Amino acid sequence: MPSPLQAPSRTLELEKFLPYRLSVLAQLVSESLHDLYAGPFDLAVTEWRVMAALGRFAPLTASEVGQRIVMDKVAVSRAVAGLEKRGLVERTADRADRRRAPLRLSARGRSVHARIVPLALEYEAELYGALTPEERRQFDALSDRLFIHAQLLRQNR
Amino acid sequence: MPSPLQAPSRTLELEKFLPYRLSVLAQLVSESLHDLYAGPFDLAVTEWRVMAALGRFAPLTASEVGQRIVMDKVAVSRAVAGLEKRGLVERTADRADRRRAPLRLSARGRSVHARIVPLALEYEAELYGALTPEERRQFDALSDRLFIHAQLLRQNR
DNA sequence: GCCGATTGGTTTCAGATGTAACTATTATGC
DNA sequence: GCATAATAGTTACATCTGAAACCAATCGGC
Repeated sequence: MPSPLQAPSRTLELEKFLPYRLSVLAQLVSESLHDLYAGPFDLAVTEWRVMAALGRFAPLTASEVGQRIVMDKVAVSRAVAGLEKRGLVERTADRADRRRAPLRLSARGRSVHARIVPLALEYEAELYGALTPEERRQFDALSDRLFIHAQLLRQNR
Repeated sequence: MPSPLQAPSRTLELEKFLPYRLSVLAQLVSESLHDLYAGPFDLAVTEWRVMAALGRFAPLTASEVGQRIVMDKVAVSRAVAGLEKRGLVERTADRADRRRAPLRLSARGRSVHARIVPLALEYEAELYGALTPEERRQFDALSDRLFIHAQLLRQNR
C-alpha cells in the first residue's frame, strides 16, 4: 500500500506551481526592465528586442530576426515598421532576392542601442545580486535544461 | 589596470540575457500547459488561474483573487464574467458590505477544476523531469530569491 | 447625521497580439 | 518556359490587455 508520504499532491497550490511561478517572475522582470528604457526611449519590449538582435548580428532579414529572438514574423514586421518610422532601423535591398529586406540599425539606432545596453546589463547585474556567482551559474544551467525539456515535451504531442 | 577577465560584458547577447531567457521559458511553459486544458475545457489562462484560486480558497472576493494570483482587478473582473456566464463560478452576496461579491466555484466548476488539476500537476511533474529532486529544490529556492529581489529592486525606484 | 474620501467592481477606450488572408517574388516539376 | 508551390513580408480582423473613467456602497471626520 502506498504511504501518504509517497502520494503526489492532489491539490494545486498556485503559488508553488512551477508554470505559474515562472510566469509571474518573468513578467515582473520584464516590466522592471521595460520601465528603464521606456521612459527615455519610448520603445516597446518587442522593439527593443529587435534592436538588440540587429545590434549584434546586422544585417538580418525580418525572418532571421524572428528566428533569433523567438518572435513571429507579424510581430517583427510591426516592430520594424515602428522602428523605421522613427529612423532607428534602416531597410536595405537584396538585389539577388527582392522579397528579402535586410535590416540594420541606423546611426541613431546605434546610438540608442549603445545607451540602452548598459542600462540592461546593469539591471541584470542587480537582479543577479540576489545570487552568489556559483548560484547564478546553477540557475542558468537549470533553467536552460528546463527550457530544452519543455521544448521536447511540446514536440511530442 | 583592470584585467580583461574582470571587465563586464559590454555587449548584450540576448540569448544569455536573464530577463529575455525567463520570458521565453515562461511563455513556452505557459503555452504548453494552456494547450492541455484549452482543448477540452476552453478556458483562457486567466480564467484557469481564477478557478485555481477559488478551488483552494473560496469564497474569495474578486480583489482577494487578484491579490492571490497577481492579476489586476480588471482582468479578474473579465475572467469572472466569462466563468459566470458558463456557470463555472457563482457570485454570492455579502449582506454586511454590498460592494463585495464573494465568489465560489459552482458544482460544474468544481467538476472542471477536479479534472484540470491532475493534468496540470502531471505536466509540472513531466517538466521537473528535466531535473533531479535536489536540483528541483535548488531551482525553486533560487527562483524564489530572484523574485523577492526583483520586487525589492522595483520598489526602490 | 452629513459630506468628502476610499474601496469594490465594471465599463470604456486605445494599444498590443495572434491567426488567417493577401501580395510579391522566387523556386520547383514537368 | 510555364504552372504550381513555397517563401518573405504586410494587411485585416478578431481578441486580449491595461489605464483611466466611472458607478455604487461604505468609511471617517466632524
